[in-house]
Amino acid sequence: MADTSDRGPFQAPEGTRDVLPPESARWEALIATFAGVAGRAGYGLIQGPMFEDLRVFQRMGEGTDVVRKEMYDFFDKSETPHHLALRPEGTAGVVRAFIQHNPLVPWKVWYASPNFRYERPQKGRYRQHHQLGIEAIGVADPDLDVEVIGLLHDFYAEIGLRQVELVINSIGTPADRAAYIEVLRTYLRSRADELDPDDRAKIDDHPMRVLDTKRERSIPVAEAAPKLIDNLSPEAAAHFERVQAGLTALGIAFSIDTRLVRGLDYYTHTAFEFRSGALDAAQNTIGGGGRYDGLVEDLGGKPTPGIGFGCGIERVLLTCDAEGVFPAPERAVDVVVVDVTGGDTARDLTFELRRAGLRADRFWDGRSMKSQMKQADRSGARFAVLVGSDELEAGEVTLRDLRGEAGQVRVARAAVLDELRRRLAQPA
RNA sequence: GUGGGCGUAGCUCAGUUGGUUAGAGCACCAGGUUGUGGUCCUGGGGGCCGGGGGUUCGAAUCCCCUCGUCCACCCCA
Repeated sequence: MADTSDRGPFQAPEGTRDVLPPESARWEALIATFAGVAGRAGYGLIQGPMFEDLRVFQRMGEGTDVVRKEMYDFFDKSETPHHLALRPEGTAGVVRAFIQHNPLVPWKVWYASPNFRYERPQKGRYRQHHQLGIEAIGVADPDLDVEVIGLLHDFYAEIGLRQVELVINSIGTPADRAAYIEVLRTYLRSRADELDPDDRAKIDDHPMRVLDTKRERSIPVAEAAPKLIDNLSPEAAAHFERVQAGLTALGIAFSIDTRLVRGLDYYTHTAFEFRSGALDAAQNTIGGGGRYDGLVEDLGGKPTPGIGFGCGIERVLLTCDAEGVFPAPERAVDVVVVDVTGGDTARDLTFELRRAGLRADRFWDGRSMKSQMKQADRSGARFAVLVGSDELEAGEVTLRDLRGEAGQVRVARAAVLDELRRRLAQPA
């Protein structure tokens, strides 16, 4: 067991980081924006456990790296220990909750929560990363696919991102998918010696992953592979047509990429991904999802369709930086109380103002007026209420405008709230 | 898991061919006569030079190990 004494002070574990003020104000704003988009569409917040029975996540696909080598799994301390794992993605736990509580459908929820994957961190990729997401369970209607994709699209638009591209594909019904995998596997085996060895190794477990390979050598083979989209059942083809028509009707541009298969095994029908042109290609996916009509059943529920997406907060904020949009909002109080008479007024007046709905702060440790004024300036507050011995004796305070040209005036202590309200109602 | 770059103050970084008590800017604190910020001046606090071991009279500097970090591969948000 490694001792911390050889590492100096404790620090956040590898691949994790602290999000502190003022940066965290940006997180608050981003989540609030997302909550607004989802809430206006009738989605409610779901707060679930950050860990689940390992088997909940194994349904994502035994062949995926997320399950095979990136899971933070552990045993708890019970007499018959439970094999648990930290949530590596959002969908499986939501589906588990759906099955457990059996809510009325359509069940539409959103979340903002951390995911955990044991992998080497790099740009835009963390061991603890955070996703915004929605899941809509119980409806097979392709117009729901359009809604879900449209909400993510509108979210990106609302935060100001411009260089966002939507790519879609259809993976068909579970039966289409199963049949296609056999066709694909046969094809890939016939050209196995032309594939990069890393891709060749996927033929047995995970043949669809060869399609979106980035390895030069394999790309011609992947491009020439039989396309699932050409072999869809009439039902799946109609579904996909309806989705495309819906996106077009809403004015949402998209392209079809027949090699788009998402990382997790449970997707059926519509798969989609939003990519940013402002990020390097290595990590340019800023959100993605798809339909998972077999997953509820896989997890022990009744056959129930579902669709959702996940959108990485860290990566979206990187994209915002790259595009120069969505700055951290200013976080300043309206008024600060500068008290050099011992602190009674600072203590009492800040609470009086806060209870009246104003944003108010004060300073500590009986600092000098000069020091408190410096802090007042730094705080960004628009007004300062000054209390010295003169004001205290007269039952007044000095109200000073820190930003405009208005200067300062003496007002009765009892009138300061009304006076502040009056002035705050006017633009700075 | 593999490969490469980088670790000096809260932040950004200097630190000569190894040579005294390790520096700057910004930030922070206190003063600049006795009640007022944003400019200026003066002063101040703050560093296991990532950690351990080695070479040397002497190591921030050279060597080894280790930890961390960043980036790439893999994979993904």
